[in-house]
Amino acid sequence: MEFELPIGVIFNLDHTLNCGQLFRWYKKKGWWYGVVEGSVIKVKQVDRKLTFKSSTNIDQSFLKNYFRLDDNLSDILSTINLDPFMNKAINHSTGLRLVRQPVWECLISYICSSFSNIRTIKKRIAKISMEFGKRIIFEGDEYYSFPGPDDLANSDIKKLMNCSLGFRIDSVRSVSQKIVSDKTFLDSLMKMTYEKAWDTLAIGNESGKPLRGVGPKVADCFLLFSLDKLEAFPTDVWVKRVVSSKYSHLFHGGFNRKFSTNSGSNTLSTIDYKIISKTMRNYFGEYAGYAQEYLYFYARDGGLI
DNA sequence: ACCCAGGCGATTG
DNA sequence: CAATCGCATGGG
Repeated sequence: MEFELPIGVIFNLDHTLNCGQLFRWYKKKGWWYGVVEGSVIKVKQVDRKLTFKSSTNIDQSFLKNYFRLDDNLSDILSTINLDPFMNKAINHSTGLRLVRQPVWECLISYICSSFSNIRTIKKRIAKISMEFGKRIIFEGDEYYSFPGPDDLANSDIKKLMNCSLGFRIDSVRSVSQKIVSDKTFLDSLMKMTYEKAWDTLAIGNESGKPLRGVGPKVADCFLLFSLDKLEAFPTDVWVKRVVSSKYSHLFHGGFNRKFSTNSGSNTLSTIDYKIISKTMRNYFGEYAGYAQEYLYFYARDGGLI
């Protein structure tokens, strides 16, 4: 099946799937292959035409929702294009869109992402899917869906230990059990404001403790990538580098000194994380999350050199 | 061998 | 509050 992008809708599939927000897509012979909500999907873009096929007959509205084609990207880019560096980041990967990721999978994926790198994270997610997901045959090849919360909550610990989770294993189990026992938790997050949802996840509130393995950064990724909180500005080591080298003028001198000397793999304290995140949200506005994603991708592709 | 990667949690002062 | 540290894993 195929569809044309309407005139004026900018979208670049390669940039979108390459930028590091997703862990389940790979490219082979011009086609992108991924597993989304139990469907194997292959998709490619030629100019304005998107061609796709899936193991379950998904329709184009599914992809339009997944790839956030409902976002007015031109408008968004014009609101965040506020300085020369951001302009370069945009030109480096115009057409990059955030993806509306499945909620549960996104949460576990980013718990698995901490203190790691994309290549390793992808392997971890693939192993979890292979151990606990459903096998799907598509065009003669084997794929595995991402397992549900109950598949992981009371899973065989030995099988979980095959997934190279390392110290993240307790978090994955604990969060799975939490989601199984509190069916309304994820829905309730979706209805909260960004700040409330962030606090609930990373800090905890009157009605519960925060989720194990979910801190300031993982919470922001989760909120941005699957709960439609486009103002979230996840700050990892790369984004921190961008901020300290290109946006230090937005901060007080004292704070600047702290977070630039606090270099390397050192962790930001929660309070420092909040200062950075709030400052960048104030600067870029309601679409700070888009700004973050362009900056992140550009920095990783050598934009800071 | 050493350093780094889409950080978090626990412990101390 | 703040500053440290350990945490598993895999690749360069």
